[in-house]
Amino acid sequence: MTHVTRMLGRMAAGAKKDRPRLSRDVLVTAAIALADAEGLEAVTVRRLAQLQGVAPTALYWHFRDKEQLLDGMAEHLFTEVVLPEARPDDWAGELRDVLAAVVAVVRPHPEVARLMPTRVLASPAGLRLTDRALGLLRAAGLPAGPIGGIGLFLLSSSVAMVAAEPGRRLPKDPQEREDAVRVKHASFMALPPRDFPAVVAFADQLSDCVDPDDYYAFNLDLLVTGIERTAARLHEPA
Amino acid sequence: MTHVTRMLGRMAAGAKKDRPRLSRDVLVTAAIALADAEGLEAVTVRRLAQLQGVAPTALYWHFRDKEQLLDGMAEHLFTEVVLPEARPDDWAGELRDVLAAVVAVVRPHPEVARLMPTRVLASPAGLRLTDRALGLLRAAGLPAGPIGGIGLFLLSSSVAMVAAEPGRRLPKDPQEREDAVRVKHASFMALPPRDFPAVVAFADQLSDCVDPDDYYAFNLDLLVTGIERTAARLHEPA
DNA sequence: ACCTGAACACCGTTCAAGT
DNA sequence: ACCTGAACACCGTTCAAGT
Repeated sequence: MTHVTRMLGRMAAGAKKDRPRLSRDVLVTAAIALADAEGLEAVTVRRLAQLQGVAPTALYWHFRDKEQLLDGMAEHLFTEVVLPEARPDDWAGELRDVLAAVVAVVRPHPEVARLMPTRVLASPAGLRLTDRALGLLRAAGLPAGPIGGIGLFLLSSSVAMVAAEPGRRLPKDPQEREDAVRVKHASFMALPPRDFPAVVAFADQLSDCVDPDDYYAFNLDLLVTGIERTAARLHEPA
Repeated sequence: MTHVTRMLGRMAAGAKKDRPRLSRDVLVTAAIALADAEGLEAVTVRRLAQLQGVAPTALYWHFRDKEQLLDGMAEHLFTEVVLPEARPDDWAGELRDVLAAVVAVVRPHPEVARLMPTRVLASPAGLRLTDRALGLLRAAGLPAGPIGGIGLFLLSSSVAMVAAEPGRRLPKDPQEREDAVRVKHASFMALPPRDFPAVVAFADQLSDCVDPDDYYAFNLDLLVTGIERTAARLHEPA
């Protein structure tokens, strides 16, 4: 933890005067790094201030309250999503690109992902993504009524996919990680196969993500295919 | 807030001796009610103790720490899901029933929903749901490799659907709610239509859930249809 | 404009002690 | 077995004051 502090902070030994000026962005970035390293609950006003070599109350010049700091963390990741180029006559492919772009940015930050499903509409960056998604759903020919809710769900579930990735939050040290996975695996294998046949059968997949790329590819396809099929059914009704 | 306290607690005026004995279940239920009424951040060890007319440290007889209390809240909702009966020769319909059963239980508790995507595998009740879902995916004929990750995602995104419902966390008082919705709607309409054409077009749907039942029905169909189509493609390849 | 210092109410948790 | 009381380290936030 001292070791982590040294990596995240910037005050090795009393370099107190020449502190690079504070800013919203510096604080948000540091908060995300802190969440990545030690989890969301380690992100406290006082801890963050200490890492910047500043009084806790200094943060309140840049944020109205802690909630706004958390909003800023979510917004920052939404901002970093690079929107794919348009694909005329292939709304499904483009939609997949949009969701994949979101996943690509969020994947390295599974802890921050937990903040995002409820904040899609809370920033211009999130709205930009929402707008793109809704436009594509309209292009798909879906009925106008449910489009808003569907678009919101697509973005939310894409980030939820990251938060729910099996094996997220396991120790990153390979040694410790292996041990933790084994313990988890054993706990599944200890279940009565009579009551949990499938959990026992797929214990390895639930203990850790066997192939993360496959996990994301398959589930993104699932979402896009669902939209595609629903749209297709509108044109060739039962 | 005093008013809420009176409803959630059980000490109107000094009824101190005849306090119905504490238990894990009583505490978990009270915690869920508190989250429903005032949000997840209102759920503190001390607040909960006060509502039960008990010393804060009393909770530590029943829970190792606060994390375990939160685990208990998520577990409690998973426990309340009533599994649908089997549908031989209709795995898709049965899968939809399972996910719908989860949604039905979680819908009244959107705040608690935020705890659940990361806790699907953390309790027997969650594992029971997972087992059922995985069994159905196997019945669908999906390749074994990604089934674990898909099942986990289906359950996670079902509860994420609740957490992301547009208009969640709005005041329940109809008067206040209407005001809040109007403000939200206006903020969307104030966006430049050049940059946010779709958000402007669907502003009403994003401000509040026009028809919650439709929201859930459509998005659940989306998930199930996605699985169905993917499975079908395996039998009639390109 | 940007930050400090003191102060306040509240938080999770421990541990020894009571019944 | 179940709960209290005292104590500790930490938390978010306010406000007046400094530069």
